[in-house]
Amino acid sequence: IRSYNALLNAFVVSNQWDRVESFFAYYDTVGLSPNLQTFNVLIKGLCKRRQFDKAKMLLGGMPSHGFTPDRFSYGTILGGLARNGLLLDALELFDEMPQRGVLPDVVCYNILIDGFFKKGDFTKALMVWERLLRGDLVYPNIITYNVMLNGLCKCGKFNESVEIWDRMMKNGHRPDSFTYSTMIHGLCEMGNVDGALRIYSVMNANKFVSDVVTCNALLTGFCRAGRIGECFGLWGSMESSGSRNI
RNA sequence: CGCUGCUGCGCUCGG
Repeated sequence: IRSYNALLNAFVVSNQWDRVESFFAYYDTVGLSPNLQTFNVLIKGLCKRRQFDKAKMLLGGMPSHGFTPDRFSYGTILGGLARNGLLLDALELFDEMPQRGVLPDVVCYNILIDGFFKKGDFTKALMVWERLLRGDLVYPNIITYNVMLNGLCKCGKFNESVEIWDRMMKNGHRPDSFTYSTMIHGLCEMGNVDGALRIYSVMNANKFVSDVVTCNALLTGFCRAGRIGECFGLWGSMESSGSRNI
């Protein structure tokens, strides 16, 4: 069943809807019963096609097949709604989850926070963040912090992003490569190339390899700031460290 | 560890 699900998922990922349909029908042909994960893959397929009502109906029909929708089922739909800017629908579903017997986990919070930021709704993003902090069952993880830092930087909220960074460190979350590149890019976009360079040196001090992502962010930052000399300096160091991708 | 949901830069091509 795992192998079948993996292949079904591959068809979903590559938007081969005709094959999704025929391959799912094939489960029955060979006498294989779909499991919870199969349903979650199908839900993802409907979301990718923006058929959210069908996705919700499939989710609602799962109990009749003997399955209870789980965090993945809800997270998939929330993610699909959020990706398409339907954040109020996502929030509504999020709020219904407890009554439906599934408590939102940190991934669900991350999806909503990220979605509201990407829609430019800074206020609602913070509202969900506050709800997360207020709760006693779910706690921010490193991805939550990355999402917050990214959103705050894109809104130009430098001071707030520093607060979040400090909170992250205080709670024992180590920055990962996403954290660093998010901050470097965010600071560059705010015109704070020197701040970005400080993060860059912290990153190197923590033995993170400066990869193509961070270097690209810095290169464009230097260029936009008119600091062409440093641009070429970094470019040269990328060659010597072998991180220059073609 | 093995099938399913969340985060970062740039480039290319489409709308």
